[in-house]
Amino acid sequence: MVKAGKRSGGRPRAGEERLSREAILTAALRIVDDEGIDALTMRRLAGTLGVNPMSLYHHLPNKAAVLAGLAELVFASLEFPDPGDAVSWQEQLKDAARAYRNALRAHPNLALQILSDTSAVSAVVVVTVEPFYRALDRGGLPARQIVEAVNTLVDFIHGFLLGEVAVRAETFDLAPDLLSRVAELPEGKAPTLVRVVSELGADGLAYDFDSGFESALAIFTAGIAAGTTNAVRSTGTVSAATSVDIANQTDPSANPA
Amino acid sequence: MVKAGKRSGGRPRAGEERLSREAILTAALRIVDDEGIDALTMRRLAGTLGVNPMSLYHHLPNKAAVLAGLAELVFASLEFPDPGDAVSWQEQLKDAARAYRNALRAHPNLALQILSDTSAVSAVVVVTVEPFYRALDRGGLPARQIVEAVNTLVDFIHGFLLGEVAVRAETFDLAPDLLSRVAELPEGKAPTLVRVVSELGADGLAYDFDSGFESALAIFTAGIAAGTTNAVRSTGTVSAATSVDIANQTDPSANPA
DNA sequence: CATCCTTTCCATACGCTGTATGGTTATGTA
DNA sequence: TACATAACCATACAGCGTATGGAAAGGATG
Repeated sequence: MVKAGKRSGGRPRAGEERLSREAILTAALRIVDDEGIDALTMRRLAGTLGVNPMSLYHHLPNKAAVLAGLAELVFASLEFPDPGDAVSWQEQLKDAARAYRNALRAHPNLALQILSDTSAVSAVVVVTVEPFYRALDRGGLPARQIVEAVNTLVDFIHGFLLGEVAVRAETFDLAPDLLSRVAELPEGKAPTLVRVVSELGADGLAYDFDSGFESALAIFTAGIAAGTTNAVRSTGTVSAATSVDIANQTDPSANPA
Repeated sequence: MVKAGKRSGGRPRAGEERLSREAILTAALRIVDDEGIDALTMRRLAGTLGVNPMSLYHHLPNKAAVLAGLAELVFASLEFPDPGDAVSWQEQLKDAARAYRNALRAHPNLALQILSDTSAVSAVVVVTVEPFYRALDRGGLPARQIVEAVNTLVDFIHGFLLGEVAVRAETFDLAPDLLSRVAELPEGKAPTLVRVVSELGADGLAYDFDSGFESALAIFTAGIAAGTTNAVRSTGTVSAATSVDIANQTDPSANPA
């Protein structure tokens, strides 16, 4: 179909290959960072590389592979701080969580894609979270509890990021929206919510993701410490002691499936 | 453009309107439940209703509105169990969490869409989680801590569901995959992970979402209880007491932003 | 009764998507 | 020199969301 006289087509001259998996993924990441995930189309991507859309398919099998490659890039950028045996295991765990959050936050337009692809990405996560395991191991938790605690913490971070990247501003302007919504509630519908909101007021409700994240980490470390009290106590690392009882004190009917 | 003789077109006879917002959303939910979110197209949706695709746009402005409507349906189906003052606030909180998880799990093909739409849905969540507030209020937490704890718990549930709906089976067959992946790790890359995995073995690694969820709830209630010990102690509800110190004992450098 | 407005539905078409197919050409290897 | 392979391009197709505008049935109004 193609006329013989055309210039286009054919393999490029030696040493000037325009495409490679890396080059494509780098360009894709740039598009996503600059213009959002919806701006990433195969035509657009090929365009910024000065290439025909179909050429991309010689380096990546399809668009899903491009997105998976981007997720891979982000996880590769994950760098945990040096453990530093000087700090407590709690602080070590928190640092790991902060690093994990920051890595995914670095490309907010990509975060949703990464989190959605969990089944593919969970494989990567599994071998990425050694620092979490190390911190909890130092904390003296038995293997089973380490796994449970890491899963819980990672799931939380994913959920937190879901909310964080969904809003544009760093400080979500939740307060006015929430106040008006609460004001519209049918009388007596959600009394506790109403009381809490009015007690805090607009200022108290101003939400800051950073402090929200830190509050959550505090709950986690306390909860994990409480659960492991017995194990830790037997090693002598922690002397004070009945937090697990506090948690379960009025809760005799816990029903793990 | 249309020939005069054609039968098609025109308003239907009285009393036999084929379309309505509810009818459309019901059909859409059925498609998503049966065939997945990708099967939901405006043409397909119109097809199952025996109607021209463009007719849908008289009842819903665009496809995004259809998806938002589905999210709305799911949240409307959220039913929390009767608080029941007999159980502890911890169990009350857990029950609320279980109900929330179950509501979103009921339509797994839709969960990702709902969770992705957080900015739109968070508004709904805010007024949906009264039971969470009530439980924590009964636990004696001050307003600020109630908000932080609820945010943390809801974020966790979202992240948990992200993982849960991403895999088909109820029991994720993580073990063999994880084992082979760990076996491929460079020597000494993730020693703690390797040790934990080998300690648990394939049987110990078999992951069950239900028990994973319960483990997480235990960590949460313990962590929240620890954080509120002082407040609760002043009311005399809880007598034993130094868990907050345990959590922070070797952690003097907590740095909330 | 006739007229007009509004609502509901339909037909067509546009620009966009991912990608299947198959052609063209420069290169490494025999 | 011959050939297989790899890298690139042109075309085309089916599908998407939806803009535009026409047709027909009521309800309201004279």
